[in-house]
Amino acid sequence: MLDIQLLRADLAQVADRLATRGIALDTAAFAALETERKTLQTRTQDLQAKRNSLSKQIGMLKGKGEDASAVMAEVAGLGGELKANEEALAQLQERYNAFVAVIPNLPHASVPVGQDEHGNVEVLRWGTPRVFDFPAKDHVEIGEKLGGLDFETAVKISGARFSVMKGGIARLHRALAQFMLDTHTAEHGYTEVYVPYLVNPDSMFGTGQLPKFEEDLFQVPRADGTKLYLIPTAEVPVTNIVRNEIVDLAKLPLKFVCHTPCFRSEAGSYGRDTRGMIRQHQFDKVELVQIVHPEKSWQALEELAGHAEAILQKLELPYRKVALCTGDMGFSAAKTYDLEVWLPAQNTYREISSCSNFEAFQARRMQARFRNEKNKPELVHTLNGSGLAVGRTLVAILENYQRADGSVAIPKALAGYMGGMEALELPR
RNA sequence: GGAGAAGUGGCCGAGUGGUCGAAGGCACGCCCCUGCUAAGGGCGCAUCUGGGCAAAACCUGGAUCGAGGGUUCGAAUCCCUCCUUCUCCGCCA
Repeated sequence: MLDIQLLRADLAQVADRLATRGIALDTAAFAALETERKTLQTRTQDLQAKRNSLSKQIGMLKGKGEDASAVMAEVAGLGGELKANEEALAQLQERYNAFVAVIPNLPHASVPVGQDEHGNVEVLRWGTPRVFDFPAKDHVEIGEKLGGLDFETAVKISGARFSVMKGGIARLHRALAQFMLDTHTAEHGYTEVYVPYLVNPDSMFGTGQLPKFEEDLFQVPRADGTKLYLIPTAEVPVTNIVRNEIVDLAKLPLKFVCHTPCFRSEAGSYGRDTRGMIRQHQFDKVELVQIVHPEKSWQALEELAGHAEAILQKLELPYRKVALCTGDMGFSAAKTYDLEVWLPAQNTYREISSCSNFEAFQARRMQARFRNEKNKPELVHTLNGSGLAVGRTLVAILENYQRADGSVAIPKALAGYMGGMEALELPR
């Protein structure tokens, strides 16, 4: 959520910056809401003040054993008008909140301006895509020949956009998650956490998935009429650890790493990436989350992206780092770097990690604060990034490490996680 | 699932209809005293938010005692619903 004071004080500038995201802020509507709010709120609070002081008088008179009936008659006359004003104000607040809740974050000054993914700016490339002396196959063909990827069975069990893994590929998938967790905890200073995969609406609001993106989420209705949501990313439960909390200054930064499945309905993506494991309803991801002092968040973003990059480098997977442009960034982000891994079969780089600084946008929705140097509560800054998406990392390894005979070499960094196995071999 | 108890500031904890946004303690901050390792004294110290006001200082309001409703001129206090925690019983990986 944006700072309401900023909207009131500098509406035109906010609108300009949102325009770079392709968002047309209805400034007239906001100004109208604001005017209405001002008069209603002032009127209501005046009435409340009057009622409060008269009621206090009644208390004093009764305390002294004197007659209070005259004052009581006076305050009784306020009732109807006060109630009407309070109700009108509550309704207005609801409209006001609904208006503000769907305004995305403002892009940081360093974010390239652009309309869509074509405006993204490559920051760096690492590694050299391998040149194959045989026709490179895609991960679906590789995995099926190895007997380890089975999409038909997944369709039978659940439907499209699910996968079944077996044998060495299932183990490689598990090994990747373990490897990532171990690296981030041992080398990058993150604390491993385990969290719920079903969360309540307040948590989804806190990180910005609600109210605007409900159609992207899987819902679990409950008998009492409430519902839970399957997490689309560990960002949601992990960041919400600090919702409604005031963290000690000395505890910052909080750095969490968490391996979870992620569930996305992928509404509106029919026909995109239908083949293979690239776009699934369920996939595993190791997520990095940082809760930091506001003055440290931009440095933290660079570090966090570096932590994700370290995984790709250890696995020796060529990748590039891209700064998303204003038009391509997610709702809550002030700035986002995508890491894109080289996929030989697609002959292109594909997103494998997304690292963002949300500044106080999520913290304000969550009321996540710390006690600052003056001992006053102040909003924290939140960041997160994939470190990495496990399924897509598996795809990258299958494709980049494939050999002419259909087997797949195991990256050296994973040796300790694969029981000494050096390659996934074809079944005889 | 059944029975009972409870949720108050950063923490502990008092407060069953009226000068209560809330005693007291701990922690924290500033100051004083003392020179000797530990204490004594004073002051301050919840959050969000409106208006005067464009901003600072300042002034003046409103809301908040788990959440939401209700009763009342007035609710931390009474009533209802929900949530959470604890104890006992049942069930269970």
